[in-house]
Amino acid sequence: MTLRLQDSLTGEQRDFVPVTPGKVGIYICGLTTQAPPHLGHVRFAVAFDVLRRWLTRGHGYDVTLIRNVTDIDDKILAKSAESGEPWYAVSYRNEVETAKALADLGVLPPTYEPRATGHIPEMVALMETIIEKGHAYPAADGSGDVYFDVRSWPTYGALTKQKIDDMTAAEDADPRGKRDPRDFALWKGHKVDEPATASWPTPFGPGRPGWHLECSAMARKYLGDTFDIHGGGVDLRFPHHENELAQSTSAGLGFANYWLHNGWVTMGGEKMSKSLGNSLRVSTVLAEHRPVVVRYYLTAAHYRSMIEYQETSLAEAAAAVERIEGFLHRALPDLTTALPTGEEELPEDFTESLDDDLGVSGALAVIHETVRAGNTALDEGDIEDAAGLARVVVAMTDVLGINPLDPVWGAADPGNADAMTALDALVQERIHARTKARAARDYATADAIRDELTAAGIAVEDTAAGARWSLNRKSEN
RNA sequence: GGUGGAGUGGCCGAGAGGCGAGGCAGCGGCCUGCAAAGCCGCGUACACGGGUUCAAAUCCCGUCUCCACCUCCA
Repeated sequence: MTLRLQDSLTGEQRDFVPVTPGKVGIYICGLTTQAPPHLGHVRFAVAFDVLRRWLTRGHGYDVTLIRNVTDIDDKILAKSAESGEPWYAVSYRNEVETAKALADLGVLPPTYEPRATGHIPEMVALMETIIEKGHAYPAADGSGDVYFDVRSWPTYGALTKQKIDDMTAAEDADPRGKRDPRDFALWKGHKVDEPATASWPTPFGPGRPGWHLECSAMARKYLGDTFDIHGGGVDLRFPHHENELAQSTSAGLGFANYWLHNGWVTMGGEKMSKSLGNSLRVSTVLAEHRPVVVRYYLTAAHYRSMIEYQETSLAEAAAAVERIEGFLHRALPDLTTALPTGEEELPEDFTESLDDDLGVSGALAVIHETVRAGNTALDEGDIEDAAGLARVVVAMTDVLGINPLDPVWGAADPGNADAMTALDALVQERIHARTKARAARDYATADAIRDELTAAGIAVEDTAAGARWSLNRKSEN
């Protein structure tokens, strides 16, 4: 079976063939650390986490994933100037919060997370090559800016299928020193009102990186001149990815073989964004919803589709997660956590869906169908069959990063486990009393005990094997 | 103006010529002391107007609406 991916550059779905057999190099554009992340910001990480897991677990590839941090840019400097806090403090604070949000959502850490400011020499070297080849030039006005000469590069616009003459030049683009208003900055010369800490020496004068150069330089450093997959949000296609492509290919590099772009999260049909005032900060959402539920919500739609956020969205995701989780607890009653062993055989429909440009919706359908089959097996008392199906469900959900029994969600936290043990002792005492009352047909007492537990947030269910209890997560909505 | 994407049942969300993905909500049933959970059953949906075809949500032509990008953007 072959993985097929939708390549934005060719506009076609193509069989995935890695540069080096058995290995995959992926570069994804991470966040500019100018603000704490909202729900929309973390979607790319979840989308490419699924890709990475499928390449690793489904196809056995050795994946190198590079996710950059753009830790300096105009906005970061603007915020710094506004608050008086050093720019690097603003940047680092947001970087830490972003990293925490992604870890909370079960996004596997990248192989490396390089920062733009740590790669100035690599950027300078790349710039020199582009200038030598005649596709970039230091600004004529002595500002210290270095611009890419879009007219000199015949394929400029290839990624977004645009012609230079059809493009609107940026209104705020400072035309000084540019040969064409659409030329973009590889390097921005130091300005007197900018802090000295935001300036690095170069042969063209002191300054700081333009927005696009760092990705070309860092992808090359960690993945090589030609690598497999470059990913990011669709809104990065232009200008960011278009410019990266121009920089790298004009320098003689092969750059990325496949370009993948994820859709955004919408609210009321519009892209979630802070400026529109329709954004939800990840930390806020996670304060009210379990991480696995948020992860499920962000994972469930195809990566190229928009995901509409509604008030009920997370409650629906919670219901779906609880359905899967409930089955796993019933079928694997001795386990509080479970990870795949690697021995599980994934259903063909599941692998076929994911091989078709990461069809997570089809994969989820297989998961739910397997859960139903497992529940039926339980109803019929076929414990072994149910446990086997549960193992397959664990393996499938793990591929998507939504395994409810994954210890990453904190179930294995020792303090939490101790608390659960203590709670279990207390609840079992009440359940025992209720069982006695039921045996005596004293249903008034039995129901009173159940009501009391329900009021405390504990759900009690009678099963063939006796009463079970669980924390009542229905309160989440 | 240029480029790209989308409109599917009460809701979310797949599919891309022929058997109604899946989930959530709802209704009926089984199970239960009653519940809960689970299982079974229940839907004739594809923006609109034409056309092609034995057959169209899917292909073609036209129309409408929405969203995004065009050098700050996941």
